[in-house]
Amino acid sequence: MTSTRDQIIETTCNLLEMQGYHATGLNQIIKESSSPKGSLYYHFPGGKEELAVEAVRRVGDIVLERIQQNLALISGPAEAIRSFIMNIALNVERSGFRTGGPITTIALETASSSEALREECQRIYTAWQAAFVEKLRAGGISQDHAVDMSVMIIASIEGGVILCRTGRSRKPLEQVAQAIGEWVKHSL
Amino acid sequence: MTSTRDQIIETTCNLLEMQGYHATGLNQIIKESSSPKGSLYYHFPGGKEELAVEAVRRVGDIVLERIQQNLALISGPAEAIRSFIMNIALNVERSGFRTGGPITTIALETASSSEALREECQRIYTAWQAAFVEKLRAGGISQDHAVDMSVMIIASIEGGVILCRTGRSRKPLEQVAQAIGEWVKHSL
DNA sequence: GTCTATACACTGATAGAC
DNA sequence: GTCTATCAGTGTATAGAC
Repeated sequence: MTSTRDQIIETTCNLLEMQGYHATGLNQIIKESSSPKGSLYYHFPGGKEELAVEAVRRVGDIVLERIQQNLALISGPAEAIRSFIMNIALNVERSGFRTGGPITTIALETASSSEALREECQRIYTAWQAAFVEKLRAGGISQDHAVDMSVMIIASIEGGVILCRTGRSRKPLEQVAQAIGEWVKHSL
Repeated sequence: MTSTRDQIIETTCNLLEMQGYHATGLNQIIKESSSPKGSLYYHFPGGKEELAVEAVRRVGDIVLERIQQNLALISGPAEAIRSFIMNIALNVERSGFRTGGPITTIALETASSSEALREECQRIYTAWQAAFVEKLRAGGISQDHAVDMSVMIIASIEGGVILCRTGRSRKPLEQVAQAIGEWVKHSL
């Protein structure tokens, strides 16, 4: 069944987000997902790298949906994006600063060591960017301007997550949320 | 002599920036620094973690000086910061997208697994922030506002580096430089 | 498809000669 | 202070029974 496969992927998603790629061992994955090692290599013949690509793809798609749903809750782009970033801050805090930025660590770790993982991370960042572009365009911003702004938005969120986890505080992301909110509002 | 110790630290700085903490092994460090393992444990009895703390401290201090020097080159805060970020973009590209964000990967990897490394990274982020605050204050911005803005600046740079290395392009950091520059200018 | 046992390289770390 | 040899543990990956 796909259930075993799914459980391995889900466990991998969580461990990769908390620990990163190189700190997460296959032994830990099979232990926490209660799956024997034989099954892992049956479902993912490419081993750790193939499994990680699959995990990154899954968590990336889930987060994309979450972005779209959150941005749809509030009509104005500025307030919608500000509110979305505030939510991230709360979630990072709630996890005890152990999660947040589900693909950030993997992106950095594997950017120059695994082409497959780098490409998958790049694909996801592009998809996330498109979701912000769509929201900004709906607010009347031009395509080119919306693309530039979305890069800035994603960069400041990713960096904000790093500062929150390092400083054990939700404040950096709250400051980012406020700054981005006002900046987008002023650009409308 | 401190020469051996220094060479080990310098090599560790470079490897940590390119590969991260868990992907960098002590064997690689002693090999590339031409230092035997015995010397490593003589100079760093605390092993890998103590060595990494020392390396993070060193690269953090060097980058702090570079920030201060760069910001001093141009009198206006907006243009000075914009120019500084553009320089980072060029350096990331010049390295073949293998370096940039010297402590970013370590900060993420060790935020919830090594208190010593997390505290050192946090100390450095605070020092970098103070450098930007000073520059913004010199431009007439209030203390509170300058602190908030500096968090935003550092977050967007850190995130921008991630997007550049993942996408193998200097463009994200150029977009961040442009956006931050205009944003600071408008805040003056 | 599932599971166990195992191969083999490599990790961080240590002991002790020099 | 410097260097080599080596430890115990763990990493990814594989073979083969069921």
